[in-house]
Amino acid sequence: MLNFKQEITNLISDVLSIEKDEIYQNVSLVKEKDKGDYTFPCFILSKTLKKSPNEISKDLKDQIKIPKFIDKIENVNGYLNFYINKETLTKEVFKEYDLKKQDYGKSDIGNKETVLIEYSSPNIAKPFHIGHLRTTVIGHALYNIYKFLGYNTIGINHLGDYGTQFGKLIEAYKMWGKEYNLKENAMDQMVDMYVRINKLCSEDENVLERCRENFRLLEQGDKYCVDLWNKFKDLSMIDFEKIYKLLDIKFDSYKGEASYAKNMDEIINKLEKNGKLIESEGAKIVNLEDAGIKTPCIVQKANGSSIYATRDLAAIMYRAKTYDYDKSIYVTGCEQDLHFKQVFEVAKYLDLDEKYIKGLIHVSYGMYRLKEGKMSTRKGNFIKLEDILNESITKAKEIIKEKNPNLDNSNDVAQKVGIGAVIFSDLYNSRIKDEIFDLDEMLSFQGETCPYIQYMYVRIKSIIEKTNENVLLNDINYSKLNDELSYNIVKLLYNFTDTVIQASVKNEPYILSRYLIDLAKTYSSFYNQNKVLSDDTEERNARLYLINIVGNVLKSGCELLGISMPDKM
RNA sequence: GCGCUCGUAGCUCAGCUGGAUAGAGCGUUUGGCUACGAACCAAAAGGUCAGGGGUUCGAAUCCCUUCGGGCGCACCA
Repeated sequence: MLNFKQEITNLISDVLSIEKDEIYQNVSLVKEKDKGDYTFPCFILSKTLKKSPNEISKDLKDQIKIPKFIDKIENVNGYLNFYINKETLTKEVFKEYDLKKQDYGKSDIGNKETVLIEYSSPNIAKPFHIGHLRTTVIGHALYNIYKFLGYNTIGINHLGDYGTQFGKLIEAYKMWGKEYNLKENAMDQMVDMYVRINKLCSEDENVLERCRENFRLLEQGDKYCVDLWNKFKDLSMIDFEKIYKLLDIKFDSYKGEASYAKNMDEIINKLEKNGKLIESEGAKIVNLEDAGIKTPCIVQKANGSSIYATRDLAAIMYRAKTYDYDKSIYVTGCEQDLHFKQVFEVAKYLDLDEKYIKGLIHVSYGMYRLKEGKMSTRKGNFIKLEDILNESITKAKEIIKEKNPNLDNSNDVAQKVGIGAVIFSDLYNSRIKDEIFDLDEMLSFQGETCPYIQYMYVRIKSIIEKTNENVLLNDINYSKLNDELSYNIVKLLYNFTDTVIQASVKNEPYILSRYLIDLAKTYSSFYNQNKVLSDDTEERNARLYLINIVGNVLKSGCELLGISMPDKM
């Protein structure tokens, strides 16, 4: 497709002697109505050219030779506004769609660079609660987005299958194992044990010490501990897979923390060799004050066992060697900001190529909070994600029963609508903000929600189904789409790829979510004022072609967010 | 105490590396189903962008500061 921003940059560059890059950076989309499509603010030039912005803009306007793809150029108070020829823009979009069809919007900008995305990473023997929703859906969306842009994307579920928590669980099992029957509701039973042992630990330091010792034994390969650990792991995975099936998520790797523990010595040796390792209170630490981080990073505990940071460092080394990654993205909550700052800093002393250090990115997000306060597995205060998803599906079923009782596959549709609503509500705001968990809002099906987008899609489908016509590109009379409502849609369609790229640059899926709402809304306005199946054949063909692209973009956009699109609802 | 982060309409949030009159949804009020699906559309009301300084042609956006919320600060992850 023609890159209009670039073309306009070229036009200005022909008559203005400043760097092309600088011009390009300042050319931007016009927000206001009726002021054109692109604008170049001339204020920045005022000083160097010693003229008022208004004069500069006027001069530029007079000098620029207007090409075919521009209708007119206007000077408004120092803004040089460009009006793109509508038919040209529409033609560009339609041609592109004709070429790529379902792949409309896809790009190879990623150049097959390898991007690792570590996300979801639930802890074994802990329930998958709504706190895990964000990492799971943000990570999954980023995975799809990078793939769409031509990156070689690898999704890693860095299972939390190690650490003192297992020492605790083992201790609990030793003490009360006979009271529990792990053959039924294993997860609930394990959680109960976990809550119970944590309570005891906080009351009795000796118990906590025994838990740490259990973990040390586990790490050393003690048979009793290892067997038990495997049992807990297997039982947990059954629970997790249920969720991943509902969300339709698959990972390329499930390599968890445990598998990195054995590489602790390698990390210790490298850090030692590079003179970064210090002994402090029996533990081995790296001082990071030079890097402006006041808290040192512990890489080996006083009792000799590994710690979170050690395993993350080992994972970095493993992934550099195994995947030769260009970017390695960690999607976790913001409470781990310090941890990743430390780990990324320490990673500099592992003799890795600089590329691998530069590629480390922590994508963090704000917390879910309950109205009553913080969630905590240890205190048994949490909401299971599975319950939320099922509740949403149930609600979708009820609405379908009311609005479309004769719908085929209503269970399947209810699942798509219900789960889509939950995913979308989590991907609709910028990551960093805390969210107060509000079930009504999460399960809202009206306004800026996923069901709204799905509804628009379904209506498009249903119009297209009514006609058996296969409209060809050559049959399009572009002048039939010159009205404002049609043109607004076309402009959005033109910006689809750019939007996905922006979402990837910032690692913010909400940029795409809001774009999809925007497109759906713009379509809905159009739909309410224009009859698609018009009696005028040319108008009808042009509109059919247009809405077909809209449907396609809504669908692939939703799929990028990890949401399935129903054909009817 | 120190560090990070957030504060925009009654509520939930957009506002891109500073750019034109600060925008949506929900809620409230009003109007619209004999056009292709009303899970929709159209319209109204609603803002001292937490407060105060500064930088400049221009600040919700950058800097400083105060206040308020969240998170973190060595053997949890």
